[in-house]
Amino acid sequence: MPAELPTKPQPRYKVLAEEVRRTIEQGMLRDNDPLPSERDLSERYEVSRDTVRKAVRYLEERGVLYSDHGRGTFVAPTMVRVMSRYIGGFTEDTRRRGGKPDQRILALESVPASMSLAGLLHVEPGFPLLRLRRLRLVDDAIVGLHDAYYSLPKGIDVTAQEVLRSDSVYELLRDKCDFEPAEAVENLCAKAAEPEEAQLLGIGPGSPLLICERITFSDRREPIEYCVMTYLPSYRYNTRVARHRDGP
Amino acid sequence: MPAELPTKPQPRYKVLAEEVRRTIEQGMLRDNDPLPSERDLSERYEVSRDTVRKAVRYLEERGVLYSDHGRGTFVAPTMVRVMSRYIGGFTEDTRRRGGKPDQRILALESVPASMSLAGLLHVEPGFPLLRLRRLRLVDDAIVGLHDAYYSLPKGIDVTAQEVLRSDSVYELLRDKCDFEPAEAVENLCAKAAEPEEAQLLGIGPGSPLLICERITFSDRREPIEYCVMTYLPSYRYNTRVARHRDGP
DNA sequence: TAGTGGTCTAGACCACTCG
DNA sequence: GAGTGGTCTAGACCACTAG
Repeated sequence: MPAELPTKPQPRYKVLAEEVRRTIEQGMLRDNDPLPSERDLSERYEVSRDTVRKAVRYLEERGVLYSDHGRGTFVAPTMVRVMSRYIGGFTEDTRRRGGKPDQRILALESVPASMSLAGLLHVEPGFPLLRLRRLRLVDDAIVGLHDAYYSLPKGIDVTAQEVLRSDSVYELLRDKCDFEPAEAVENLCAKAAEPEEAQLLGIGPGSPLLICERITFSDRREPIEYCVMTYLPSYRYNTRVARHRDGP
Repeated sequence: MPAELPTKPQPRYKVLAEEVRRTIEQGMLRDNDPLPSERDLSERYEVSRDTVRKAVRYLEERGVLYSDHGRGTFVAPTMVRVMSRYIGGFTEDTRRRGGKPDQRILALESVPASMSLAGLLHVEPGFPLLRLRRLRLVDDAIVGLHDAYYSLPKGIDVTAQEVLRSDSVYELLRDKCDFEPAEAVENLCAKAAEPEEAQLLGIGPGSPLLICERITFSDRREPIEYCVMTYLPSYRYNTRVARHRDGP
C-alpha cells in the first residue's frame, strides 16, 4: 500500500484561505495592510461572497487577519500571528518554534485512579489509568517534566517502544483507540521545586517552576488525559487572547 | 440626561444564542446533552437555518457548545465553559471568578521609552510613556504586582484619582482616547522573586513567581500597552485551548 | 436510509467609515 | 455618497453518523 494519502478535496473557503495565508507569508502583504474587499475577492476567485467571508473568518480565528466594520479587512501584526495557540503536543509545539524536541521516559505503568483523578477523568476510583512520566528536552537541554494520566478503553495498552517510536502520544492513541483531542483546559501557576523534581530537572530545591495542569477532552468531550507539566524558567508559554467578535 | 442606554437592537443570531445560553445555565440542559437540530431551531424561532448556524458558532467560540458532523450539537462540559478566556482586565477577571478585586497604586508617572519598550510599542526611544505600577489584591490579600506602560496620544494624561475612581484602566482610556483593546499576546514563565518584588509582595526573596508579560493591541492593531504581571503561586491563570474547527 | 451538520450560492438590506 | 463589512434569507447539495 503506497504512502499516498487520499487528500480529500478541501472546501473552497479553505483553499481560498490558504491562498491568502500564503500571500501574506511570502511577504506580499505586510502587517496591517488592507486586503481587497470581500466583493473583490468574490469576483476574483469566482466564489460567492459568503464563501469569501468564511475564508476570512477562518483566518481571523487563527490570528492571521482582522476586519473592521466599514473599514476593511487587514493583515494582523506578526506577533499576533505567531502567538496564536492551538491544541498540540509538546513535540509539535517545539517544532513550530524551531526547536528539536526530545524525551526521556521515566515511567510507563498502569496505576489505579485516585479519588481526585477519578473525578477529573470521570472514571471510578481504582480504574486503571495509564501513567506516563517523561523528562522533556528542547535542543538537548532539559526544560521540563510531564506527568500524564490517560483513561484508555479496556484492552488497550501502550509500550515504551511505541511511545519512543511514535511522534506524539496523541498520534499513537489516535491509532490505537479513537482518541482525538478536540479541546483542553489549562491552569497555570508558579511553584517551588520539590526535592525530587529538583533532582530530576538538575536544579536546586525551592527553585521556581512553571506548573501547567491540563485536562484534554476527546471529540465527544470525554476527559481523556490529565497532565501536569512542570517547566523550568527558561520555558515560555505563549498565547493569544482575542476579544470575541462581540460581547463576552 | 438619564442613565438609560440606547441598547442597540441585537442581531437575531445573538438573541438566539443568549436564549440558548440561558437555557443551559438554568440547568435545562446538562453537559453533553444534544440540542435540537439546526432545522428544528430554525423553525421554532422562525429564522433561517443560516442564522441558527451563526448562533451556534457564536456559542462554540465561547466554549458553550460543540457540534459534530452527522451527529448533532451538544452542550460543552462545564469545565470547558468556565475556562473560556477573553480579553479583560484584572478587575473584570477577578469578579468573574467571584473575588473582590483591589489595588494599591505604587507609581503613576511619565517615563521615556527604553529601546526595548520602544520596539514593543512601536514608538521612538525616549517617547514619553505612562507608567502605572500597582499591587493587586483579591479579597484583601496581595496576589501580584502589575507594571504597565501605555503609549498615549500627545496631550492625554491620567491622574491617580482617575485610576482609583474608574473601574478599569481600559475603560478609562476608552473614554479619554479611542483606546479599545481588541487583542493581546501573552508570554508566561516562572521566576524567582527579586528582593524588591519580595518585599512588596510580602514573601521571601527567591520565592517562585508566575510572570505574565502582555502586549495589548487596539482595534487598529497598534500596540498600546506593555504590562508585566507578577503573581504569587496562589494566583491561577486559566485558559481554554480549542482545536480549530479544521487544520491549524 | 433518515437525519444531522457542512458547504455553497445569489441576492437583499443595514451599519459603519471616510473623503 | 461611495464603499466596506455585518446580517439575513431560501434553497440546494454534500458528507457524515447511526440505527
